Amino acid sequence: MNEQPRGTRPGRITIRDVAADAGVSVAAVSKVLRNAYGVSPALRQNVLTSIEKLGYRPSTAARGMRGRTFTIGVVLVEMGNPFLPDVIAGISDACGADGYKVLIGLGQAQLTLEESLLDSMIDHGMDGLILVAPRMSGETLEAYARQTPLVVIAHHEPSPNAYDTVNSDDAAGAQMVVAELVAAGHSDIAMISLLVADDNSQTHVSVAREKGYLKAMGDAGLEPSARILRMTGDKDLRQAQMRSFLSAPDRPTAVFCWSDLFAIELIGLARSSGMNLPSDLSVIGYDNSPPATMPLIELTSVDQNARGLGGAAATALLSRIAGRTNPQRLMLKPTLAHRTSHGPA
Amino acid sequence: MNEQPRGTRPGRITIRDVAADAGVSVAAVSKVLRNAYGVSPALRQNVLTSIEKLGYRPSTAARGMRGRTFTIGVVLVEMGNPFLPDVIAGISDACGADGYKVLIGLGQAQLTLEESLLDSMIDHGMDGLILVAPRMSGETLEAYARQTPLVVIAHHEPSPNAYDTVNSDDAAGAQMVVAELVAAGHSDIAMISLLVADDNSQTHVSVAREKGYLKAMGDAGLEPSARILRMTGDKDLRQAQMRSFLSAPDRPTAVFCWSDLFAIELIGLARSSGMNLPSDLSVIGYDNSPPATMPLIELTSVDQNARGLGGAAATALLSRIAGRTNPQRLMLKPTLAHRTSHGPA
DNA sequence: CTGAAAGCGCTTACAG
DNA sequence: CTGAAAGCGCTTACAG
Repeated sequence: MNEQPRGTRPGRITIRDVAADAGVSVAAVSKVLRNAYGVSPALRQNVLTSIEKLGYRPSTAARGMRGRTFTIGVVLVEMGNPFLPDVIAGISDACGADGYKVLIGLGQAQLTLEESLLDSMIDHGMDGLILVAPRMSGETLEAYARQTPLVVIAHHEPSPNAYDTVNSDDAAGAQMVVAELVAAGHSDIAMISLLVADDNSQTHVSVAREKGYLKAMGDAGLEPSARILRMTGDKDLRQAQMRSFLSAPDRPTAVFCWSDLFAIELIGLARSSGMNLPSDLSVIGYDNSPPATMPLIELTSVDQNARGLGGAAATALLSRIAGRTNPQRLMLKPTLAHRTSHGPA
Repeated sequence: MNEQPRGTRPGRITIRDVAADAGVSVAAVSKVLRNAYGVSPALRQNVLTSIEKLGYRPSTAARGMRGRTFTIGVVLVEMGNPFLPDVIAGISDACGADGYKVLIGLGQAQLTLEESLLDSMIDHGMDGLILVAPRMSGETLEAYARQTPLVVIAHHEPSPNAYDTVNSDDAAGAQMVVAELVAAGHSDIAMISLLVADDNSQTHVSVAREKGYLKAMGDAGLEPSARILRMTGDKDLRQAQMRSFLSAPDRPTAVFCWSDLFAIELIGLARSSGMNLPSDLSVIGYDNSPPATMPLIELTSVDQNARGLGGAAATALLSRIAGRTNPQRLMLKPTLAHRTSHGPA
């Protein structure tokens, strides 16, 4: 539907212009650009001056055809999660230091779109990819990893082959929460988790948190009262589930929510139904996201060090781009941010 | 620090492989790929079959060198704003229909990074760019617009030359809010806005909302009591400002907040200081973002139709890529989402 | 240390 | 309708 030719803009300064201006060969300019071997300081200075003077910027497309693009792609499933900005910031910081640029693709919660995005990024010649909480299968991930350096964040694949995983130690985070509540005198502690429907649910962070919760409850001798309520991603349905949970006769004295989002919702519903928090109910969340610090919320929450996750993933990816092939499974320790949403039993 | 050559992966299927498999020329394959003129249905079918069979995908980098990349770049200043996901969704939908992919860059609130991102996207050969709430000057925008098709969302540039602007009618939104509050019997209505420090503050959406507020107050004969409090972006400082606003003797009966984020914070602070809402204070926000619907918040808020903004911007960009050069200034009508955060005076 | 030449995978006039 | 050839702007062996 659009016929006007575009291609390289007419005015674009190319490596040839720089070479001509500096009175050297195109190859020499390329070497200076890449900090490659065998250029005299004089020539280098010459070229640098011309680059500056002409405002030259290499075409990523052209570079991508033979060398690298100095760009890495980050694929997000959705943008709503408040911990994503910090992950991205961590990635950007670590990449920027090496001259890499970060471009983001959004999966929009559609598996096909997510995969077509990966294809597209590979087609763009990106030097490597970081996926955050992907939903695809382990085989699909392996297949992509054979095509490009790949690192996955927030996805507990037990034994990746051709790619790396970077996770917060979600089980440890859950254990910290239970320990905190037990220390405060609670013995009836429930967990509200996420109902994950797809086939790869076992790799979801919520499952790792559930395991940590169960382990900690067992360790504290509270196994009999341990219970996990998996609630839906649909907001309206979920609020109905929460209301009935709150009004049930066997309501616990404390709740560990797999995410801040759920925890904040629960707090709102509890208060609006006349409950007094934290005296009637202690709530602890996960993510230590900005809304956790809101007045009237003041949510105690596990901080998974989102920035650290991003940084570690970027570092891993860069080393993979540099040639490493053995898979790494990185695990960062979470911490607990104490606020006033929980109290003594 | 990394020496391993990469370039095009060894296994990559190229247009040449497809041509060989289909028994036609490379040029023929290229034409089929682009739906270009002059290919017989038979040849086309042949080529399509081979493409399918070999799993061929054209290299964006190579295409970018001569034609287009079928990729558009979206630059966001930050990711925190809850209305961004819908904007992106709107863009993606509109672009996807035309076979375009969307790649996102994040400015991280640094002007230089923002501009280097634009450079990088242009270097990537992206066919066009959409900027959301950029902070750069009008001249800088014009300069970029000379290099690539450009559309700007949520930025009130009075007379763009080489690019298009797509905005919600922020003044109208503010007027709707005031009208709603006046109808409910309020006459002492303050506005809490954002303190914008940089040189291009006049183009910020908050300023357009302020103008609408002042206009509506004047129209209602409430000019004497109109007042705008511009609060800082720094969270802690802002909360202090809000507290003193709430405890001041001349506290109004209703507040219009320039964003949901501010409104929700204000509600939390008001409640935690013992006020009863909405009887003690009516609050209306702007963005109609997900948190506005939270229990205990139930914030009445202006919906700027984020998805529509994204869609309109994408459509504009596509028509620009197709050759249009006259500037467009699009303005979408907002609507008011009624909830219970405001009541009679 | 320096440069000429081939080639990356496409698209685009241009012939046939 | 079809294809051979040039060229997009780089990088990479390879000579000199």
